[in-house]
Amino acid sequence: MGKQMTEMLKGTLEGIVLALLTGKPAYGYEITTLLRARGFSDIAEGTVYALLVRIEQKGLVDVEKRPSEKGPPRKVYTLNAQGEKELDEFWNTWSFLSERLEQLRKGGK
Amino acid sequence: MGKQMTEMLKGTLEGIVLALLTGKPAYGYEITTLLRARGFSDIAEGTVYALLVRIEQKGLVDVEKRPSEKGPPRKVYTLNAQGEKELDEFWNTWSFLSERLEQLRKGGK
DNA sequence: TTCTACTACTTAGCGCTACTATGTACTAGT
DNA sequence: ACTAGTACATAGTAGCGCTAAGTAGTAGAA
Repeated sequence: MGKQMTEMLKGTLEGIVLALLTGKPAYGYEITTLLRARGFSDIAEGTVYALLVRIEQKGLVDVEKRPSEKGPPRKVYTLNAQGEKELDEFWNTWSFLSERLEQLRKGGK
Repeated sequence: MGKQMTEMLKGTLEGIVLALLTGKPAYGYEITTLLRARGFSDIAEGTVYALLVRIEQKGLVDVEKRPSEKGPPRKVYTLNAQGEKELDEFWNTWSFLSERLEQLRKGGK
């Protein structure tokens, strides 16, 4: 992964994962796969698990352990009310930053 | 500054400053002012100066010291060829991230 | 004269987040 | 027995923005 992308993901990766979780609960390994499918092909597994621990401790998700047919039990994460609120704020922050940057890119004002 | 914004600025603030420098050299204090005028009202002075030291050491800018009528001498930063290249890569990285996020926001695929 | 305010730059220490590397554990196929 | 895929966990590292405090120069108010 490029160093630039690594730095840029700080702060956004959490929002990305919360967004992935809206409407459809998922477990860690699955989330890693989803991220890779969306183009974040070099996201490290460890990064995702650490992030999941973090958002669980912040109370943004509910967790349920379910057996898997193919390996160790899965930890399924579901976005809760607080998580949705956090995601809302994330989109606001993102919009702000995104607008300023597009303005800058167009040599704007 | 919100904690979210602080984290999101990691990796992007450098690009923002390089973008501000395209075409028109500027000194630290001035850059801080420009950032604030563009909506980044809570950027800490120390953050900007530290960033400038960094991009100078990376060789992305040329520096010239000029006297000021109103205080200590100014350090004027000019984007050089390597800096322009870095800025190019920054926009590529940004575009990638931005596209994935807009796709996600629209509940897309 | 002293004090305040603005200009202008510097730096040590902190917190947060993504990465590296490694390990554990379970299942299925060869 | 061995390999590969599934699934999770975590100690240590590096990078970046922030906090806080400092230095230094000029000008105007008290």
